[in-house]
Order: sequence, then C-alpha cells, then structure tokens
Amino acid sequence: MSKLPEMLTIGQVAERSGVPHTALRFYEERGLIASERTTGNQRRYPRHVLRRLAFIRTAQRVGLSLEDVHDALATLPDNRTPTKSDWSRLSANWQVELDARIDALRRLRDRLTSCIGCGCLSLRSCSLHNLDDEQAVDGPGAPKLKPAVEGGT
Amino acid sequence: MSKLPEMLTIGQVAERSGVPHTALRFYEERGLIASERTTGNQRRYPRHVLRRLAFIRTAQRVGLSLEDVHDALATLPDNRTPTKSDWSRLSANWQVELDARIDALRRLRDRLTSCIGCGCLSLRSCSLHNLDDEQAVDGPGAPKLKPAVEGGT
DNA sequence: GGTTGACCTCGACCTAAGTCGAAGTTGTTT
DNA sequence: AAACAACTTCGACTTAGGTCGAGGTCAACC
Repeated sequence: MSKLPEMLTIGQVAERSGVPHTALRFYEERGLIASERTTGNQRRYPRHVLRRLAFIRTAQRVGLSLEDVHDALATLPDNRTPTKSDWSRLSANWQVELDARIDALRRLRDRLTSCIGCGCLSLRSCSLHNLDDEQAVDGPGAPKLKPAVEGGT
Repeated sequence: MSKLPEMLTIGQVAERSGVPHTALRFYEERGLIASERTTGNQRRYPRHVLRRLAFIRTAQRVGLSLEDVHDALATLPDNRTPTKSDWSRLSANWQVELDARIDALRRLRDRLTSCIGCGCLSLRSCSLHNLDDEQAVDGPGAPKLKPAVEGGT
C-alpha cells in the first residue's frame, strides 16, 4: 500500500521501537546504534535500526549490560546488513547466558532450602553464605571473605 | 576457650563478616544495622550483628534490594534477639522470590529457544520482544510499546 | 606519654542506564 | 512566511549501592 519511508526520524524510531528518544541518543553515544544526519543535523535512521533495537532491548531483558550488548553487536559484519543467521548466532549466546543464570539461581535456591529448616545463616557454617569460600574460621586473623560477587561472566 | 568479646569494633565486624567498613556505615545510615557508641563516639556492635549481615549479604545475592532487606528486617521483633525461626521465616520468603525469578528466566529462555531458529527478533512478530504487549502493529499511530520492564515481583 | 593504627564525619565521586530541562535550530504545514 | 512540532546539544539530575580522601579524634601498646 503505502511506500515504506527510506529513513526514519528519531521520533518515528522511538514510536515504532518503544525506545524513548532520549535512550536512542544515549545508545548512539554508547556506540550501540548509528544514524546519518540531514543537512540540518537531524538524525535519520535506516529501518534496520529497529531490529538492532529489538536485539538490544531483548538482550537487556535477558540481563545483559549495554556493554555486553555492545560487544555482541561488534561481532556483526560491518560490510553488510546482518542476516537472520547473524541474529540467530547472537541469540544463541543469550541462551548460554540464560542457562547459566538459571543454574546459578537454582543452586542458590537449593542451598537456601537446606538452610531454611535450621535458620542458620551463620557466617561460620552456613553453606549459603559461604558459597565460594570455605575458610570462614572464626577467631583472630581470619582472612576476609570475598565481597559478594554478582552472578555474571 | 577464650572469652568472646562483648562488643565488636567496626574493624572486627568488617573482618569477620567480610563486609567493608564503608559498607557497614552505609548500612547503618540506611537503617539495616545499628551500633552503640563508646564515650569517644566509636561504634561498637553486638555479636548478633554478624547474623544480620549474613542475612543482608545473602539476600542481596538472592537479588533483593537493600530496601527489600530493610523491610524484611523490619518484621523482626524489636524486643528480643531474633530466633532461628525468625530467620527461617525470612529465608522462606526468599525462596518464593527465588522461585519466581527462576521461573521468569525460564520462560524467557523458552521463548528465546523458539526464536533462535528463525533469527527473527522482529518488533512485529517476535514473541520474545512482545512479552506483554501484543499490539505492535506497524504503521502510523501505533501506540508506544511499554518500556522494557525488568523481571521482578 | 607518645606513637601508631583504628576510628570518626562529611562531602565528593563512581557505574549503569538513562531522564529532564533549557536554549537554540529544523522541518513541515497551512 | 509564520507558526509550531520535532529536533539539536549540553549539563545536571536520578537511583542503587556503595568507595575514597581529607582532616581530625580515639585507643592501645611500649
């Protein structure tokens, strides 16, 4: 029916993608997306930016940081429009990431389960608390526990 | 053997709990822990602060915010030292929280799995992208998608 | 009783992922 | 050609969860 426009304004991209225009500029600043400019310095986006944005937002949902996303996007070919299989490859990486996160949470839950009965949460003996550090002996000179690290790569 | 000290200095608490002294002051400011003061205005902690800290750190690992933790701690009795069953009750709540998180991630993964084959990630059709919003019709006037919401309660 | 290390407060700074507002420019529509 | 919506940049601000340093005090040991 109607001709698809060649290029989209930032407002159109915001509307179609659901990503606020402020975030679009922010993503551009971070090198996640790119735009061309009109002679009057306004941004114009090719339609495929929408797919890129879909990737970004979904990746965030999966729990990746924008930096992670940036790195993933950097593996896309520069010289051509990414194909389905390019996107599939990246998505497959999420799967790994997600599986790992799910597993970590499950392990945590299982430890918690074994703790609930005793109400322990002791710094000395609770396995939940000492996830990756067994040397929490009490007494002087006990080395510091590692600070809690968030799950992630 | 050796007598346990009545009260601990901030340094001792930091060492035994693995929580940096800066964080201890921060937690106190946030009302998560409390201390008494010496005549010279230095903090002194009763030993049971260690258990409270264990709770806090573990809760963070589970993914709760300090505010969540604060609210949970607020349900502990003021008038007596919390018992095992007090802690058990709180821990049981984490379990629910954790289960929910695991479930959300699993749903996400399953959607992702069904998407990987097609590499779609389309704003229009990808179920991954449209987790809670089906009206992503293209064309002018399409209402905005909801901004991505993080999985949570 | 002096030295030294542990402690105090306060304000500035940090990252992540943006948002908001001001002041000025462009693009579109009538 | 004037109005007005949409766009531009820039810097300040936000929340969460802290860290860092300065300048000053306290406590413990020899």
